[in-house]
Amino acid sequence: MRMSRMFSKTLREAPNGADSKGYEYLLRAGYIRQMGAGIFSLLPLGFRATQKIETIIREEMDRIGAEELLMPVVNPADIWKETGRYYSIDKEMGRFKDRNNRDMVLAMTHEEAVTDLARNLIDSYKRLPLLVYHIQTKWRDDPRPRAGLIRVREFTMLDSYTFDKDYEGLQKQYAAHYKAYFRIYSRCALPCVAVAADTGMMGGKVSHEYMYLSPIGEDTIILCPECGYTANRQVAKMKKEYFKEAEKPIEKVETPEAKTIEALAEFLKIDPRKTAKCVFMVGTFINDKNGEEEDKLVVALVRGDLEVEESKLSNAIKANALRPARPEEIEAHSMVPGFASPIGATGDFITVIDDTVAESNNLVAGANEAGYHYLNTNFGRDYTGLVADIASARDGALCPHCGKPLKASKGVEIGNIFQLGTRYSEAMNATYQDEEGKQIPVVMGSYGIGVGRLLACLAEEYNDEGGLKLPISVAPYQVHLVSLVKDTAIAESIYEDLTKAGIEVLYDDRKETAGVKFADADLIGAPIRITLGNRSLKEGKVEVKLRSSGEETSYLISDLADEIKNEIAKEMAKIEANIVEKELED
RNA sequence: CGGGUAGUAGCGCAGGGGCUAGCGCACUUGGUUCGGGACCAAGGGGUCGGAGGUUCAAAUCCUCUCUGCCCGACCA
Repeated sequence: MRMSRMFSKTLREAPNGADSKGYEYLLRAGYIRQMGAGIFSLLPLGFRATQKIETIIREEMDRIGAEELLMPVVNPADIWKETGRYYSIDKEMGRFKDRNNRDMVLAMTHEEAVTDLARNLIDSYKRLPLLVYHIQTKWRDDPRPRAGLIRVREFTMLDSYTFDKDYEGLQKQYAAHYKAYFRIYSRCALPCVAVAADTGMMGGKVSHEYMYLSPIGEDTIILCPECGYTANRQVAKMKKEYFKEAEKPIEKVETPEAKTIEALAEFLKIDPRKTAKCVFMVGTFINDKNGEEEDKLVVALVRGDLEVEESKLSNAIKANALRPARPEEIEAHSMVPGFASPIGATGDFITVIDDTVAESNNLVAGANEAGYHYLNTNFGRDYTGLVADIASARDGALCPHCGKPLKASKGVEIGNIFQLGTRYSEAMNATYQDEEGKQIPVVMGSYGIGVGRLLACLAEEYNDEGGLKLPISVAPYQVHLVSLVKDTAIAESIYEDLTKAGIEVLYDDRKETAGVKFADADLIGAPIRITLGNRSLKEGKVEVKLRSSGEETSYLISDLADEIKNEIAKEMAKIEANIVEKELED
């Protein structure tokens, strides 16, 4: 490609709002342009990069025996009503009516669409297992798009779906994806970890997320440096200690102004771990069948030194949404914020108790009277409720497997795999006939990778003061040819030779000064830069510089195509030498 | 949806009731330069986000509204 003809322009200054380096350079180098909040165009450079990522994805999906298809972005709402997600998903789903006033949705994922196909196509156990995928546009009306391509509303996603006759089959396909995803990311040279994850709106049981660890990430990952345990904080477990002792009689004490656990522990001169912290939320429960909503107060109890993990709480009570409760909602149940506990509360509400509280004795809890707490409260005797793990694992908490301290790290979710089971096949009646002639729901899995987000993470990982330096497997062009001599004939013939040899060349044929051309080459970041200048031309040579290492050599123009092919092969070999082959452990 | 912040040329910004709305970069033309974002000269480009109002006079003050960004809620 000639730069003089390229539908793109580099920017000297970062547009306002480009807060991370990766985003700034994608904009400045002319890979992407923003159109609205969370809506971006991929300019030719960005498009070429994502096409390369998609090619890698296709090759790896093919390796595990997948077939590519293409499902529509626009779905009739009917199938989403069948699974209930038409009701349980709120404003995040794009909805409209067609000319005949029928409800339509913009698919944010394709479980419904693919299950609709499956129930028609799958009849017998003999047709299973199956594995299909597509790479397609999604619209998710995220409440807060941010950080460029990291969190957008319209994006391209690889999503694949598996169909099996049983969980054993699903396990195999899941394990194949687990491994294939590591190959995909490592072929893009993006470092990542797989973590145990929440299933969220997808439903299902087992799920892993692939995380690019970076401070720009929004998820918090809990890792054990000792034994390798990794999980999203939303589901991360930790080793908990209980304080078991003989139950003592409950006793009301005056605790003026002790509205927080810290103040309370200070006032009573006790360890915060001897207290029960009461957190109030309001859960929204949506009826899958008709979309009716119901709000209920949720009282969550954790030991004083711990925090409530909202995802765990939400999962424990199967709420569709959870928000902090307002004081009047708490008071309506005869509880006093700051001095609250379920003891003596009135009305209909849900109590969820972390096992640290349920399994410990004689904890201090609120007396529901301003200025008073109870000593020696005990679960079972003084109050009851649902016992679940709802406490948040944090940096320094103990590993559930080996007991060593855990580390917390920020991460960007670049992929997610789910064992759905029969959540969708049952709802949509996608069954197969088994050997005995019985109709059995198909066991499903679903798997996804955000292509644009992957590019954004790569831009974040691979940059320096000069701009981007994407790995050769995903860089839009392999070679950037910079000509500094007036006579264009030699550069033109080099460009032609390299292109004919199958090399992807971005040729700077503009009438610009050397500084401008070098700066743009650095910004765009092709892995190999060829400089045609008077210095080495005297000897019939050009200079070759690697963007990643800065390493420089020179080659005779007569040998150039072969030498460059060799350089490309070397760069590719570096990536291939580091392909991650990681098996799923259970 | 709450809190904050900002919309003035393609990008970055200044101007905050008064004559033709500026600056840097980018762009056009001519010339000189020519291996790390050159120089000189001459140019082109704006309904000051939108609507309504106040005023002799509005980019500037007021009201409403739209949009972007940041924090939170939220999120595969």
